[in-house]
Amino acid sequence: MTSYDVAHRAGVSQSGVSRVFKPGASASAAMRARVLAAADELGYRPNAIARSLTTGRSNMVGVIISDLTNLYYPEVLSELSARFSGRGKRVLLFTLAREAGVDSILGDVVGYQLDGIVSAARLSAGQVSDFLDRGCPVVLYNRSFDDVPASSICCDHVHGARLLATRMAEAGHHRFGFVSGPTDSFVSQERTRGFLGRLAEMGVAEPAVVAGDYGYASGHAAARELAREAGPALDAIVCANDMMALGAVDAVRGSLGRRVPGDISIAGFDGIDPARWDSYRLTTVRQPVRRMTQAAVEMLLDHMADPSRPPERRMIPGELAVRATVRGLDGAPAAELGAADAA
Amino acid sequence: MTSYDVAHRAGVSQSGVSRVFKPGASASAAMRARVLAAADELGYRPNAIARSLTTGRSNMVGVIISDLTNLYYPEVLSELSARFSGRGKRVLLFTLAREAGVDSILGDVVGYQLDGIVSAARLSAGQVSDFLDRGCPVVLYNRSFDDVPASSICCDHVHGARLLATRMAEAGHHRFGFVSGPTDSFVSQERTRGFLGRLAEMGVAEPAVVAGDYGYASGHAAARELAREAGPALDAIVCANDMMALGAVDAVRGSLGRRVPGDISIAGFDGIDPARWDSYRLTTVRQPVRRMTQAAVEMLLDHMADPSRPPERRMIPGELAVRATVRGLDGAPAAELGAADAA
DNA sequence: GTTGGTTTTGCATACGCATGCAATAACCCA
DNA sequence: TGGGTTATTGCATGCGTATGCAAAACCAAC
Repeated sequence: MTSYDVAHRAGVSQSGVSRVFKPGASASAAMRARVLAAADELGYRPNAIARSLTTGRSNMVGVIISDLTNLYYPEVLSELSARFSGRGKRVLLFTLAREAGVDSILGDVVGYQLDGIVSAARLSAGQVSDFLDRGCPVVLYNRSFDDVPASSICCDHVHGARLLATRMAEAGHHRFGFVSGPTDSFVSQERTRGFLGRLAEMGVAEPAVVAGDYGYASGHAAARELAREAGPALDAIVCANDMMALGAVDAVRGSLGRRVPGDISIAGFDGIDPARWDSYRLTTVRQPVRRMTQAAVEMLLDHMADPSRPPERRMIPGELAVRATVRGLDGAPAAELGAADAA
Repeated sequence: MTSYDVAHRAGVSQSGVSRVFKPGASASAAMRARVLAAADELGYRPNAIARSLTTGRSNMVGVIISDLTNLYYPEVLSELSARFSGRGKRVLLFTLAREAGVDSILGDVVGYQLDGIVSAARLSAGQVSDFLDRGCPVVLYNRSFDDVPASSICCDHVHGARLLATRMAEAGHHRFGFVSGPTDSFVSQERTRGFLGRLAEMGVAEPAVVAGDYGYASGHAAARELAREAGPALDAIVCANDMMALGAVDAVRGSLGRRVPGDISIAGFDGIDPARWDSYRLTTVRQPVRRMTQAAVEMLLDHMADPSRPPERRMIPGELAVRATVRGLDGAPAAELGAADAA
C-alpha cells in the first residue's frame, strides 16, 4: 500500500495524498475526506522510512544505555520512552553488553539517521564529537565533557554526596567504608570524590575503599570485605549506588550478623524503587529521574529544532532521602523524611 | 556523505561502493581497498534508511512492552536487545503507558516497516492480525491467541502454578490467600487458574482472592487485606508475580508482625532478581528468561527468513524455585534448591 | 464578464542506496 | 594465440514520500 494506490483510488495525485497526511499542508476539505476514506479502505499508512529519506529526519532518537540490570536505568528508560513517545519520537534502543565496547554499535547508531541521541553510557569525547559532527545532537545523561559541545543533564553527584557525608558525619559515624563503582564510571568518580572530600573536610578518618560493579552481589561482597578490613570499629558503609547498598545491608544483617543501622549505618545513591521497600528503607541520595528525563528530552528536542543553539549543561541537585538505614543525629534510627520523599 | 561522494573520491561507480558495503557482493580486492580508504577518509556510513527503502527490510524489530516498572520486563528487554543486537537487528522500543491504549502507538508501529515484532503487551487478536496481514511477523511473549496464526513463546504458567500449589499443599498449608494480577492480564489468568485448580484437586479449601496490579505496593496492601479477611488461620499467600509477593512479605513481617514462613508462607511468580536477595529469598516459579528470549528471537528471525513458515507455539516450563519464604515439607523452612536455582 | 489575488492541485524531481542487466576485463586451457 | 568462461564493473532504474514550482481552480469585487 503506497501513496500511489491511495491516490489512484481517491482520484487524486500522489502529492495530494502526501499533503493530506502532512499536518499543516494545504489540502481542501473535499480532498482530505476522499483521501482519508481511500486510505482507510486500503489500510494505508505512510511509510516512515521513505518519509525519512526525503525529509532527512527519521523521527527516531537513539537511547544508549549501558546496563539495564542496574535497576536505576529501567526507570530512566521508561521515562524517556514515554516522554519521547508523547512528542512523536520513537526510541531506538542501544544496550551495551558489559564487555563489548561502544564502538560495536557506534556504526549502527550513525547509520540510522537518528534525529538525536540520549546517552547514559560511557561514550568517549571523540565518539560524542562524531555524532555532533554529523549533525546529530547529543544529550549526555549523567556525564559531560569539558571539551565537547554537547548538552548534558547531570545530577549533582558531588553535592549529593556531600550532603550525605555531612549528615552521616554529624550523626557521629567514625569509621567509614566506601564502595565505589567501576573505576571508569564517571558517576562513581563524582560520588566518591564528593563523599570522601566532604568527609576529609569534616576531619573524619579516611574510609576504607573497595570497588564494586554496581551490582547487588558486589555490594554484598564489598561489605564483607570492608568488615574484614576495617574490623569491628566500622560503623558506616556508603555505596556508590543503591543496588550495592542493598547488597551491603543484607550482608551486614546476614553474613556479618550485625544490625543496620544499630551497628553499622548504610547508605546508597540513586533512589531506586526497591530501596524504599520495607525490608530496606535505605537512606540514599535520590536522583530526580522525572525532572532529569524531562530536561533531557526537552534539551534534545530544542536542539533538534534549532541546531545552532549552544549546548547547555543542566545540573540538578540530588535529594537526600534519610530513611531507616542510617542512625539519627541523636544516635537513634532516623525517621523517614516523608515530605521530601514524596517528591 | 553519500555513496556518490565515496565513489567519486575512490574513482569508481556508486554501485561499486554499494557492493563493497554489502557482505557477499562481488568486488575485487583492489576496489574494496580503494573504496574503504575513501569511505574512511570521508567518514562515510551507509544510510540505513535509504537501504531499507530499497531492500524492504529495515533491520529493525519492534519490541512492545507494557510496563517496565514490573521488574520482570527490564530483564526481558535487556535480553532481547542483546540478542537482536547480536543478530544485526536494532530494537525500536514501544512502551505502553498504563492508561493509554495500544492503539495510540499501533499506527507508528506499522509505519516503520519493521522486520518483525515481539510483543509482551496486551494486543488484541485484531491488532496482531493487522501486523501479520502487513507481512510483519509477530512473536507473542507470554500470551497467545487460538485464532490468530502468530507464533508465541509462553511460559507454562498453568503448569508452574500447579507445581507451586502442589508443593505448598503438601507442606500442609490449609488456608490460602491468592493475589491475582489485573483481571485482564493473560498471565495472571493462567497462573490463577493453574493454582486454584490444583488446590481444588488436592482438596484444599478455596483461597480468598484479591486482585492487585503487579506492583509492590499492591502486594503489600493485598496481604493486609487477606489477613483481615481470612483471619489468623491464614497460613499462605501466593501472588501472581514476584513484585507483589515481595510486598506481601514485607507487609506480613512488618504491618502484620508475623513471621515468614513461620506463620505465613509466601510465594510468587517470575523469578526476578530482587526475589533472590537475602532479605527475601522468595520461593517462586521462575520463568526461564534466557531460554524464552532466545526462543523468541529465533522464532522471529526464522519467520523473517521464511515468511511461509507456519506459526509455532512454544511452551517452556517454569521452574519451581523453593527458597526461604515457604515452609518445608517437614514444617521447617525449606532450604534453597541450589542446583535448580543456578540454571 | 473580467481582473487580481488566494488556494488548491498536479508535475517532476530528489532523497541514498540496491540490484538486474549488459559491457568489460581478467583468466584458463588447449 | 584464440575462444570460451568467469569475475568485475558501470548503467539505469526503482523503492515511497516530500516539496518547489507552475498550472488550475476558486473567490470576490468591480
